[in-house]
Amino acid sequence: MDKKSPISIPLTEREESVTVTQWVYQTLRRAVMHGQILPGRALTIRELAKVLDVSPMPIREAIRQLSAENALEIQGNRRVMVPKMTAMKFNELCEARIALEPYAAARAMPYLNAAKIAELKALNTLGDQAMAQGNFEEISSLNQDFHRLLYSANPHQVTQPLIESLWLQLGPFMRLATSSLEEYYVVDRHDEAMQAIEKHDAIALQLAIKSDIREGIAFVSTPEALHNFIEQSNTSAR
Amino acid sequence: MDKKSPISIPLTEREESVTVTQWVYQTLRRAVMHGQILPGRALTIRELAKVLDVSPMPIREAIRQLSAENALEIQGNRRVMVPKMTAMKFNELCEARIALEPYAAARAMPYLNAAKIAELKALNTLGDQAMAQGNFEEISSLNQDFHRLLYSANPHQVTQPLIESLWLQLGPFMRLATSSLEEYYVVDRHDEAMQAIEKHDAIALQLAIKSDIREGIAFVSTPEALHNFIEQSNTSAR
DNA sequence: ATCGTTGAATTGTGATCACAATGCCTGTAG
DNA sequence: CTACAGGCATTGTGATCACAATTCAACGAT
Repeated sequence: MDKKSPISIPLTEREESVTVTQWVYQTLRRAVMHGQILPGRALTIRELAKVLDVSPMPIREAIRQLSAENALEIQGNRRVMVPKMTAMKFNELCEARIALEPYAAARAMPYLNAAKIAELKALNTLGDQAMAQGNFEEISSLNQDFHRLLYSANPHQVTQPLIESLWLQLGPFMRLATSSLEEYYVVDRHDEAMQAIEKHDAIALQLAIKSDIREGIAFVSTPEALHNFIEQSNTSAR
Repeated sequence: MDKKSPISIPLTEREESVTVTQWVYQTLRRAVMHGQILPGRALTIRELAKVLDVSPMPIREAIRQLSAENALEIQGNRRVMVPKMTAMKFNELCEARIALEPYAAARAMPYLNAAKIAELKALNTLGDQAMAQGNFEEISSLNQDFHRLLYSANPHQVTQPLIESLWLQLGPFMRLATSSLEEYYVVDRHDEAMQAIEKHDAIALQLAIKSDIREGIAFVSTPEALHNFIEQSNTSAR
């Protein structure tokens, strides 16, 4: 019956008081971010409804929201899929992160009180532990939490949704690319960022974030490596 | 029957081949951007369905998409509204524009061939005409078209949706603020931008865009003026 | 063997309905 | 006159259904 490659999405228990649509949205978002839905794989509402065991309605709403965040792509011919990556697009996404995130960090710095700094340090420590254990899933997740917590310290911040959109577009490809590496060196400029924060040095903080982002994608730094990863991540969706 | 202030949304003919949901989305988006739905006004799906004369279903989808773009805000208590503006948020939105748009312009410059430049010049000329006639609606619209055309010249660009989201959040407030001014001086740094483009001077282009944005919001530059406009735009939604 | 065509199955779209939760209004007690 | 409680109307949510458009595969012609 299924001609297409099967899709398996990790399901979590749905808490009461969470609407079905919200649960579907979170589930699909996580699946996309973790690269569990292959780029280019055609998705249908009814198929997802069966996999998640809900009616088509919440799926429709979640898909529309995810496509508004550029996590999914609605092609003209009523086909929905995770967008495929290209070398140029990858480059643009990384540069956009570098344009936005250091700025967001600097804007958040005035709001970083002792409590927030303690939280950041705690996340940082957890990250170090995960790195010692070589738990890449955890490292990546904690790294995102660190950045999110930092930027969101600014209560008037408006860039977080934009940044999340960029992460969502880079996520699937990063997962697919790193999963093919037996081992990759994880850079951690968070200590550098923490020092800049404690000195109230906005410029140093921006530099630390910028370095963190740049070095986090260094494993695909050469055009050939990038090309290979893209080739691989796209053909695997065949 | 209607205790709330009436909402009137300009309707356009729906072309065939455009889905109802798309038409509703465009209609609501335009209404929000033009400040025709007052910030803070509670919206209900069924009310909008009656106003637009469609079933509640397309409204639901359009609302979800617009709230994903931060054009609408879904409060916990199942209430949807255009977000209210605050002085801090306005500041953040403007600074985010300044962080993103000059970058997007510089990234687009390599792709600006003679044809694109001609298009930009044409838009610029139309803008000058509108300015001579004092047609502020047209000026504002053409100004957006100019920026959009410039950034979108980059075929791999990923920032346009993010920028559109920022415009969408600033739009309603800018309309309400300028509508209360009898006359406001419209700055136009587009000529400066065109010269930078023709010289292939990325730095100059970034500066021109930056100035264009900063001076476009200069009429609320003083904290007191900003405060007054916000006061006014929010109380009018009472 | 390859390409174009046709028909059946599948798909997105939009309408309608049922239900539980929320908000609103009224009536009553203090 | 104020505050609270009760009941009623309204709302978002999610399921189901009908239909037109599209896809896909089998079939036939060249």
